[in-house]
Amino acid sequence: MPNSLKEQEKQKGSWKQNPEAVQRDILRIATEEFSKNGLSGARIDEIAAKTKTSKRMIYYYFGDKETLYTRALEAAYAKVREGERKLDLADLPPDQALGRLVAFTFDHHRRNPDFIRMVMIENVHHAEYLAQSKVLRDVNVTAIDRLADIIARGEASGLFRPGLNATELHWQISALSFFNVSNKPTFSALYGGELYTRNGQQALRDNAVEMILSYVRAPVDHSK
Amino acid sequence: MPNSLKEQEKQKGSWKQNPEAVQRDILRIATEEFSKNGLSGARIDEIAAKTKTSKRMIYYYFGDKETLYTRALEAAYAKVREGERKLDLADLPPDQALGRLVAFTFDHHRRNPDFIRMVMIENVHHAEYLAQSKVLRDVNVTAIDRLADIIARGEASGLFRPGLNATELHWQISALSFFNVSNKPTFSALYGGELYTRNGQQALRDNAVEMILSYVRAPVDHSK
DNA sequence: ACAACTTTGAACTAGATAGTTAATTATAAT
DNA sequence: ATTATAATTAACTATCTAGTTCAAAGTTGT
Repeated sequence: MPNSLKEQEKQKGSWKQNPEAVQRDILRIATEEFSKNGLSGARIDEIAAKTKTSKRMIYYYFGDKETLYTRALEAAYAKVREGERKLDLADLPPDQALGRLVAFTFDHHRRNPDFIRMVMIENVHHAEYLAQSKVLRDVNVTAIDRLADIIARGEASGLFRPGLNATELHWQISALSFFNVSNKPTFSALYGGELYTRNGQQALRDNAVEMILSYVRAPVDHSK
Repeated sequence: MPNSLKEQEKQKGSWKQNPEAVQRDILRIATEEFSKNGLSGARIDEIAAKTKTSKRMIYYYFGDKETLYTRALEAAYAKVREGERKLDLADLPPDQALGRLVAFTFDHHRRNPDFIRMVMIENVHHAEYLAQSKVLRDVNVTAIDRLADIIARGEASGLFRPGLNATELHWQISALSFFNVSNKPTFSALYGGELYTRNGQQALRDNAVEMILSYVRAPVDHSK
C-alpha cells in the first residue's frame, strides 16, 4: 500500500519553525471556538484538535485558557478596527460622511459576526477580561475621534445642530448596528426572519442611516 | 447550651408542603445564576446551595440543567412582558403614545438587567432553547400588536408617514433600549462611564425618543 | 388508613476537562 | 559544533461537575 497523504505530511519528523504562524493558527481557531461556544463553553481539547498543532503548544504559547481567550478577544478587536481604517471620509461633506459611516458600520458588523459574538460574550463576563487588557483601550478611541471630526465640520457648516456629543453618537450607531447581529437569533425566533432577508436588511440599514442623519440635522419646527 | 436558631428551624423534621413555592424559589435563584454566569458557567451545586431547598429537589422538579435553564428563560420573558402590560397607551394621541412607549421600554430594560442578560446568553446559544419553547412565541406578539395599533392611528391622522412597519419599528426601539444594557460593560470599559451616569442615561433616553419620533413623522423636505 | 406525592440529606458515580510531565527530535542562529 | 528555542506526542493527574442512588420520613387528599 502506497503512502497516504497524511503519512507523507507527517513523514519522519520534518517541519519548519514558525512561531508566529503557529500562534496565529491557534488564535484563529480559538476565536472561532470561543465565539461559537463562549468562554466556559469552549473546549481546549476541541480547539487543539482543530489547529494544525497540539494542545501542548497552546499551553506553551498562551499559558492558560483565560489568557488564550483574552488574546483572541484582543485579536478580534484589532482585526475589526483595522478593517475600519480603509474608510476615508475626510473629503466628503459632513452629512454624506456620516451617512456613509453609518452604512459602513452596519455592513461591517454584519460581515464580522464572530467579532460581535466575542463582544457579546465579553459583556456576559461583565467585560472583566477587556478591562484588564491595556491593548484594547487605545484601538477604540479612533472611532470617537473620527466622529468628533465629522461633528465639528457639520456644526461649522451649519448642517448639524449644535451640542452633539461624539460618544453619544457612536453609541447610537453602534446600538443599531450591533443589535442587528447580536440579537438576530432571538429576534428571528420570536418574530420571524423577514428582517433578515436581503430586502429586510437593506431596509434596516437605510432606516438607520436616515434616523441618524435626521437626528443630527438642525431640528425642524414641527409645531407650525 | 440552649438551642441555636438553626436547630430550632430544622427541628425534628417538620415542614409544610408547597411545591409551587419550592419551584419558584429554585427558578428565582437559577435565573440569577444563569444570568450572571451563563448556561455552562452556572453551577447546579451553586444554585442548590443558594435555594432554600436541595439539589435533589432541582432534579426532582426540573430533570436536568438545560430544562432548568429553559424554564428560567421562559419565566424571565413572562415576568418582563407582564410588567409591560401596565402601560396603557390607547387613550393618547399616536405620537405621544409612541414617545411614551419608547421611554418606557428604555427604562424597563434598564430595570431588568437579569432579563437582558438571559436574552444575551440565549443569543450566544443561537436561540436554540427559545426556539424549542412553545410558550415564548405567544407572549411576544403583543409587543408588535401594540405598535401596529399606534402606527395605524398615526397614519390615519396624518401625523405619521405612510408605509411604516411594526416589526421594523419594534426592532429599532429594542435596539436602542437593549444595547444600552447589554453592552454597558464593554462600552464603559472602552469609552468611560459618562453615558451611564444619571444625566448620561437621561440624555440617551431622550435622544432615543426623539430619534424614533422624527423617524415616523411625515418627512420634511431638507433640500430647499 | 391508605396511597400518592413531597421533602430531606448525604454519599456516590461516571465522565469531562484544564492543565502537566517527560522524553525526544528538529531547527536556526552564531 | 553548540546551544537555545521550537515543535511533537502521548499519557497522566487532579479536580470539577452533572446527574444518580439510597434510605427514610413527613404531608395531604380521599
